[in-house]
Amino acid sequence: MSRTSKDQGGKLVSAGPTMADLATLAGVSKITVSRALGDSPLVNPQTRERIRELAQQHGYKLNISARNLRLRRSHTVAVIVEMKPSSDRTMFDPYPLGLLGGISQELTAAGYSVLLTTRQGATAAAVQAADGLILLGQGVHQDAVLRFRKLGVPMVVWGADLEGDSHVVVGSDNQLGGSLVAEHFFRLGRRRPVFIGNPSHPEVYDRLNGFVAALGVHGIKPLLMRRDEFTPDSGTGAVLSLHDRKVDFDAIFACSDLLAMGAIRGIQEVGRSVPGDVSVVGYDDMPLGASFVPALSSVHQDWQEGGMLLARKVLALILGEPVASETLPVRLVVRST
Amino acid sequence: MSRTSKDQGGKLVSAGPTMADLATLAGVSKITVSRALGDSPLVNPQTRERIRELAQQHGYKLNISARNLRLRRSHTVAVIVEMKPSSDRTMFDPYPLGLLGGISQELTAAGYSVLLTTRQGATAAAVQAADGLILLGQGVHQDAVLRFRKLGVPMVVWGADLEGDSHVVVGSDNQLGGSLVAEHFFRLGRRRPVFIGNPSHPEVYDRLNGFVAALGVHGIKPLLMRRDEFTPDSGTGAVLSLHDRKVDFDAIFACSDLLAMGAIRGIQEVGRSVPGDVSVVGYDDMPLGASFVPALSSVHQDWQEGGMLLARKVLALILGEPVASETLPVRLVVRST
DNA sequence: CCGGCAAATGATATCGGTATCAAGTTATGG
DNA sequence: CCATAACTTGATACCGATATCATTTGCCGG
Repeated sequence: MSRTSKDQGGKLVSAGPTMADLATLAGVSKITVSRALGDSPLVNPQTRERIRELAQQHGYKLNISARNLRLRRSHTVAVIVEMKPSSDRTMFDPYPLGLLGGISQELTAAGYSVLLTTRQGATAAAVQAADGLILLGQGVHQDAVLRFRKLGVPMVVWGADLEGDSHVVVGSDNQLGGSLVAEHFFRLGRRRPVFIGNPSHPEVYDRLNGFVAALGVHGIKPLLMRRDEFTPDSGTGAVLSLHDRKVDFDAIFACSDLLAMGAIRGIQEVGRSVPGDVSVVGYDDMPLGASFVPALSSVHQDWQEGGMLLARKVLALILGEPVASETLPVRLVVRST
Repeated sequence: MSRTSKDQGGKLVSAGPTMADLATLAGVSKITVSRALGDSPLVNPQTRERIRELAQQHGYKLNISARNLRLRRSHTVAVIVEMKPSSDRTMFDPYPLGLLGGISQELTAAGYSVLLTTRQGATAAAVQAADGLILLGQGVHQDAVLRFRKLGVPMVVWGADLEGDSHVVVGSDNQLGGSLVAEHFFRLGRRRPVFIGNPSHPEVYDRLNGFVAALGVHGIKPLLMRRDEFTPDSGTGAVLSLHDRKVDFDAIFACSDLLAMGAIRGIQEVGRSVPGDVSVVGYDDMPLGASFVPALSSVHQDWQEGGMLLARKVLALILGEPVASETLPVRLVVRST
């Protein structure tokens, strides 16, 4: 019996054929159809071909819901993004899209779907039914991590790998990034460096940490200029504030490119030059930075690769394989600043 | 009978309770549970409450696949994004994320899921099973539109509303954007304006169109500087090229902020000033533009709002309601350039 | 000529919900 | 006191796929 009712003309109404329909057409049982389309070795190759062609001709489409119900899994990974424009992470940040691209590519290739949600929307039933979870951004004090871990679903987090974390974390090597910049400054002869950023973000904290540690080797102690926002204005403000307080500095490591560009503007405003008087290095290597005047030096991370790694880790977790946290290398791109 | 097998200790193994389990616990039939959780007016309010509490206590989770199978729909909208980094549309563009945020917010609120895919991945079964489709970017010569329309699923496209389009298009009013800039230039006394961009993108074409038309009213004919890439370098190159050819110009309308910033750099390189000698206006109003020196004037579009509108339109289409294309207003943000 | 094994196919149950229609209960009113 | 309506609840079937176990067929050696 076919569920695709037929009208007087005999044409299909509304829905496409099911396996049962194909079975009737091919003169076999529906389980054989299932096997044929699923590449099971249990069917005769000729039968398989015949059924394949029929499926093609009649535009057969697998009903995912039925399959998932039977198999008791969703073949879906939910990606939870912080998309609300906020002061510290605007939604124009380049990073989510790069990550999403990598994630999407890898999951789709593995036959999984990407379910995109915001943190607010993550209570939806569909999210809870996901086979796995990718969390982009740990949230302040890990609040997001703690909240979603409770779902009891395999989860991988993008961010900094804090000690004692029981979940899998993928992120770029922020500590390395910080130390690369430190070495760079030292090599340039800079001895009074400043760090601008908000270390209450774990990732920023690591950058600061690597920066401080690498400078410490040379007996240098950088100044921390705490700034909550990641905007250019915030960077400008930081520099102006330093200038007002007559702080002596010759290098700035800003934990985002936007901050860095703002800082450069501030430096120029107070009559100093980049890179003549002050060296500046940003973070993220936004495309715009390369075209900035002067061309911005920055720490580069490969978002796409990060996304792919995230995806591979969840898939492994879903399959029950052992999975460890991992950090991706970063590299310092030296341009004019 | 419950599918949730129990181990010797009597605790639940692996899976959560089903409606049948709750039914047993509550001493009712499972259809009553279904009604209670679904807010059906057919159940006694007291019964509803009792079942609700049980569901809460036992951590009941609706099985989406089962529901969707029975209801013959997926409660899912696929969003197809061009995420491959390409020369003309880098994946660092602000627009997809803004749109995605709006889409996600609106769809989630309506109980729908957002299935994110790239164009390449859109052949996946899950995408084909979606109740609706949102296409971000029409593609060159509408190729993406034509390809996905064949799926026969309700579809809404973000882009320019070309005449004769049979599908629903949502986009911002590019024509208006162009004319706003034209009027702005005219008011400033600029009489030799240049347009920089690639008009083979429908959206850019409209901007150019509005620009030319509004200038035409004043008897002014702008110069078209065709540039395929949307990068700052491309903008700089455009200006240098104009200068080399000794073209006389006093205003530039760049069809993206990155182009505009690059153009400003070019203008400064050849020894002219902004806005003294040349006025410049960009498009998209990226956050960075406001902090650029000099602060970039730009045409502002509200991506978030656009995403929400896209979502509302697909939902309406899915419900079979009549839906028309719509363009969102834009506004010119005048800053220093 | 028959037991036995491999290959191919099928019958049936099942995943977890919801629509349909039937049935039981209580309230209302003549 | 009974008929009728309004409220609740339930039994059953079904959505479309797949796992399991059974069955059929063909081929082999002894």
